[in-house]
Amino acid sequence: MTALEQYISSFFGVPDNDLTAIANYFQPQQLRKQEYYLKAGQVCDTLSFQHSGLTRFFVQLPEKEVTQWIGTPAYFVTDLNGLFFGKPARCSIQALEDCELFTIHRKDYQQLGEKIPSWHELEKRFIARCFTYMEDRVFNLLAMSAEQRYQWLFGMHPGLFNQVPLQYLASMLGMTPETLSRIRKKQLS
Amino acid sequence: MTALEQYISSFFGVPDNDLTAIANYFQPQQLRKQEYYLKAGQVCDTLSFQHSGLTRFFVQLPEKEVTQWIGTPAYFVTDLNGLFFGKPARCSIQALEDCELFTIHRKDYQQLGEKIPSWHELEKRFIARCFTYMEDRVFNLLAMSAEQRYQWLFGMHPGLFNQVPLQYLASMLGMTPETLSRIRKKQLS
DNA sequence: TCCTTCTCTTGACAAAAATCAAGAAGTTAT
DNA sequence: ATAACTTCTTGATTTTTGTCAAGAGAAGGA
Repeated sequence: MTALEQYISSFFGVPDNDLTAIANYFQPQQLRKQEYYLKAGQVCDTLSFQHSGLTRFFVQLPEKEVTQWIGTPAYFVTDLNGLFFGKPARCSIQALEDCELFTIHRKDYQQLGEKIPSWHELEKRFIARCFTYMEDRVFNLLAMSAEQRYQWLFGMHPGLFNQVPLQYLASMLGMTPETLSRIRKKQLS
Repeated sequence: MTALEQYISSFFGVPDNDLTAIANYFQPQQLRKQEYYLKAGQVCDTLSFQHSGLTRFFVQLPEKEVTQWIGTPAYFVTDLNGLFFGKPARCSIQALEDCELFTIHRKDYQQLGEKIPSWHELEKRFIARCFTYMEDRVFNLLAMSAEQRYQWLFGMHPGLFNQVPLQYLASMLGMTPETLSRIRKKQLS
């Protein structure tokens, strides 16, 4: 079983035949550090699984830059607004380190749904999962203090804090780098 | 064309045959003011379109209560964590006023996907839409001040502020009722 | 290797928002 | 209609978080 097949099956039960067929639609793609997967304003017409490396989803505002999300292995990389609704992206997606992806283009993507019925179900569950994750984030931002949000992320992905510049994680947590730095200092004691 | 068919078709292009067939799977449901659609801890096994009235999605914490979302006509009502993943709900869903819904139960729901292929696509786009909405909310909470978040919601749904107790909207916007009250006072001048 | 650049930390201060408390206004039930 | 509740507003104060500025440390390029 290939790495991609493992990703797909690790999320949801899919018949083995379909698994191979689905995986065959995806092509390997390299992304060098600093390279863009997507630039703000473009319409995203690809969907990828991230195999290795890290990506950063961020929005450039006049006054500041907001990191929305750090993409880690075994997750989707795409902009749903582009892929589904043909809208230009607000956020850019850039490689924080060299990345290996498995990518499918929109035209193949539509065939996938027609030829392999289980793909629809798979994808639906995948998106639903993304939605519930976002729901959690909204809840955290509504209900938790900066310190509690830090503890939540650190509890889920302690490794991220060694791999990703802290300023990006601070932004993703809705606080300034200074505040994150102070919270981390406090955690030591 | 029934009201439900109109809701469905207003979102996405679906063949007319399928539209009627899909709509037939849904049953009308009444919800009295204060009545619960779902209580925290239950596993949600229904999906509804909201036809009239308002619903409130909220989480009860030991110290406080957090309103996650106000459900308005023409939107989904459900807990995806329950419907897709069989997990108990963190949030309760309660009618703020008398509501009319169109509801489908999980068992019929699975048939729907098997018998009417376009439903999968429709639903996928619907969930994707919910996801991008949540993405916007996360972005707003990360990037905007309390005042900007108020203006955003007021710009989208000015009517809500006359229908929903302000304390719930304040919570949904990630601020206290006092802060919302002061922001609204400031907007008058 | 040295120099530049980027990242993180720290302190002093400012701003935003939360908390506490009281009272006004509006609803609901009897 | 009145009493009991709930909701909203306002002021005073505290807490949290952001801003500005400086410097230490680490990473990367010539």
